[in-house]
Amino acid sequence: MRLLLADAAGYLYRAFHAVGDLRTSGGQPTGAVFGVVRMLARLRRRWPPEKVACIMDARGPTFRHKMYPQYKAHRPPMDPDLAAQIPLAKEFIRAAGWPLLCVEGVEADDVIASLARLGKAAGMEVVIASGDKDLMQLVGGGTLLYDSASDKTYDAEGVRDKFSVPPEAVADYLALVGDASDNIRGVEKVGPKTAAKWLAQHGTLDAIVAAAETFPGKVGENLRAAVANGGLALARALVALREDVAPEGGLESLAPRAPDAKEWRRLCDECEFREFSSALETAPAKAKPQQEDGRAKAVTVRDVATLTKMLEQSRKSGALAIDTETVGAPAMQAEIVGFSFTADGKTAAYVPLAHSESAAEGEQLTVTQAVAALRPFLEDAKLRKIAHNGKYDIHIFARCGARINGIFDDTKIAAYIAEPGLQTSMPALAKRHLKMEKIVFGDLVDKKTAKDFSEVNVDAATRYAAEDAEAAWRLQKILSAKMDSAARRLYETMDRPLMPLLAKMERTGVRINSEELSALAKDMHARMETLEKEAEEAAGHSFNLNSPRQLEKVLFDEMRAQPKRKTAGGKARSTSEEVLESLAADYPLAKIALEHRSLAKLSGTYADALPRAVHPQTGRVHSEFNQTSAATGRIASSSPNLQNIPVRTAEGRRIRRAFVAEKGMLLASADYSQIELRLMAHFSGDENLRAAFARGEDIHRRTAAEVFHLQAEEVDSEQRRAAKAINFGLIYGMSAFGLAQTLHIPQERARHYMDRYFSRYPGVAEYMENIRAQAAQNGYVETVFGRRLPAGRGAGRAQAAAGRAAINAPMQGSAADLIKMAMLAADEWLQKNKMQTRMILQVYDELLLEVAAGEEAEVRARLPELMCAQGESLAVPLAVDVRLGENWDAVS
DNA sequence: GCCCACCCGTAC
DNA sequence: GACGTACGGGTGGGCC
Repeated sequence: MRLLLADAAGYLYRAFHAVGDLRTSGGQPTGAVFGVVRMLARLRRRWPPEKVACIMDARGPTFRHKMYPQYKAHRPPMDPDLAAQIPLAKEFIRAAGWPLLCVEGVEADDVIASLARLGKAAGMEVVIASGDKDLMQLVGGGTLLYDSASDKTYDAEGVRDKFSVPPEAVADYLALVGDASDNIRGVEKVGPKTAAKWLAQHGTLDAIVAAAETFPGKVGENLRAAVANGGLALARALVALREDVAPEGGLESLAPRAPDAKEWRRLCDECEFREFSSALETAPAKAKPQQEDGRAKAVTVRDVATLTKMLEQSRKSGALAIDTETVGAPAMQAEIVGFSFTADGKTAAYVPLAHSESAAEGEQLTVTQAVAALRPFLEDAKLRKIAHNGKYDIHIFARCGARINGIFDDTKIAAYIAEPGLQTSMPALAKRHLKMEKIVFGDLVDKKTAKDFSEVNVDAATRYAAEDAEAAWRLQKILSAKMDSAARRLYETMDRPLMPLLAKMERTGVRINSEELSALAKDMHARMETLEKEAEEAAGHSFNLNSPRQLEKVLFDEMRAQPKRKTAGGKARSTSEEVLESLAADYPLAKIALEHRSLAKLSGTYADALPRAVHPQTGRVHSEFNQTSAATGRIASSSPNLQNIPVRTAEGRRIRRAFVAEKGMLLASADYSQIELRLMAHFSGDENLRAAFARGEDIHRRTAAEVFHLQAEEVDSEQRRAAKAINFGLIYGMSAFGLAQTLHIPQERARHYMDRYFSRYPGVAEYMENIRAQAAQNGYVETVFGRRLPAGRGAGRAQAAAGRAAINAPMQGSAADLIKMAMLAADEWLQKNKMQTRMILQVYDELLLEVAAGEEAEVRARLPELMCAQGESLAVPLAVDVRLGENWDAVS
């Protein structure tokens, strides 16, 4: 049972400003009415209610004005064009059959709060449709806030994400922060951050007031002043919502009546709204929650005949949504326990295969039987497959001897493209688009009930797994509909076909020389022990060199070294490499710690860890490539991460040397040269930079020549190094401060360099400004392929960071797009020519291949061509270096 | 014993 | 505060 409460006053006001100046031919303004009518139509579809009310403000002063005469005093009087629309809006609401409430002496928010309380008490789901943040305090325990403008739904979690405080603390939070639009003062100098921090520490405003004496600094004084003069108490009283002003009749009076179609049409005619005249007819006459009528039936399948019969349905629908259930997380090792599917979205089957005897509650098909039945469907390229994180399922079925052919839609990837920046997990998608509260996996599998999925009883497993298949089926349609043509193109031609290729690369894996790494690790541990003894001697006692916390105390408390700066979290004095480096001359311990750190890193993260990652059956390391975890469209690697194998130091390169080719084969590395700088030249259109790339110049040398007013031949290595730092810095939106830091030069000089750079490359300066503004305006930026990347939105301290991210994102994201296209082209080429060479890793701008004997020359010639060809539409040429060798170090 | 925030460091 | 995007190891504190 759902109670829907629509803040019609808020929507009217918002629509008035958002929709623009709409008028009938007779001059009657209708923009706000239009907005409200559209809201009604959407709400009706989105949250079909059993009980509903639209709430508006009554005229005249409220109890808040009596409490505080200046309440909302800064507000200009209502625009006459808006006032003129209120009666019409009310008529529309009534014609829609929705109860309309105005209560005198209070605000709409108070009425909403009162009704929400009744709904909650009656055990209903309460959906408050409003954009007003004050109403966030009502969320939780089955009450949701839905903001139609952003199409966001806030539960308690969502409120916490937004304000960093739980709903029950929102009123306290608002009292502290104040509200300029209502003319509520709050505490001076207390903003969102401070308020959230205090509430996290003390829990409630009362507790903060009680402890007011202990708050340090100027804000502490301000707090005590606000307590003393009563301003804080007043603010708290003003933001509190009354919950005792529900109209007579309570919930019973809030049943939606049958809409008055005739009156609705008359109003539409009067307002000249053509598109809405049918809105009522298309709406379900008697609304039912979508969950109930739209849901698929879940069935357990335990015999081949039923399984085959259900699978046959996919011949009609042309598609099959599938999901596997397994034990053991890593895809390359996990064992199948069962799978679910739906071929029509109406019935979803779960096929238990390997549940434990006690959990099975009956016969189970064997994996062999079930896969034999399923295989023809998986392998039929004419049948479209749908899954959420299909790469995982590819691995599971591959190990059961079934390949998957044909188009493979992946709802995780679809969401990543259609809704960049939003969560792509199945629970999040199900909630966002299907209003389905997914069964929580952790509730099925926890230490107490079942140690893994095979111990989950089949009934519960069926409900859970069937839900996943059904959700994938429905999400596929919804997300597909959300894509515009650019997104669709990206999805269909880039990210979707890339998924099976990544699966193939993961299955291939990479060979490492474990013996060499283990021997290296042993040497490192020996050296670390020596260093630990030296550290003990230097400190006068033993301590854990691996602990920044302990090192901090020894260096800065006991040895009285001068701290250079705080850590990022502000909780401690930093012992970062940079700090230790600056102390190394005066404190031998700093030097010891530096060497120890470096060895601990190399051994812990790589030399020790990689041999453990070798797959017991294949003898190779199978990293996972995550296609949806980077905000810029990059692919990320994990378990283990093979995209951060050391390369910069000699010691590190010994790790890289252990990455080798299979016997009789070679490794080939092909990397894009300066791809992000080239993209900067493309995006900025800077003629000078573009020309430098067109001429094939050494770009850092060229930059140095421009910045230092030299001929290219006159540039020395130091100048080139500085220019390189500038070039890299630009890609990351670095400031003069940052450049000074990296080059160890005064900020003045760094600023001077940057000024010179921008005067020589004015297009670049212009681009940086444009992209920042564009991001702030739209909330996203785009790659050359039209991929939208969330960027530019950030408040306060995060704002500058958001600007830098916005500068970087188009370049990083476009580079990611280009190499993805190159991977697809390379794979197609290798397949078409039936070559034995295989792609094994992607490291952002580099592809690593394992080259079959006899194919070296072809790879050397064709691969760079094919990679460069992806940039044909750019304003600058791309360049690729390719090297072949025995191990990864040799080709890096 | 498990989980998580924090600090730090590796890659591009 | 000050350089973007990732992943992951170790510590240390909280929780069960």
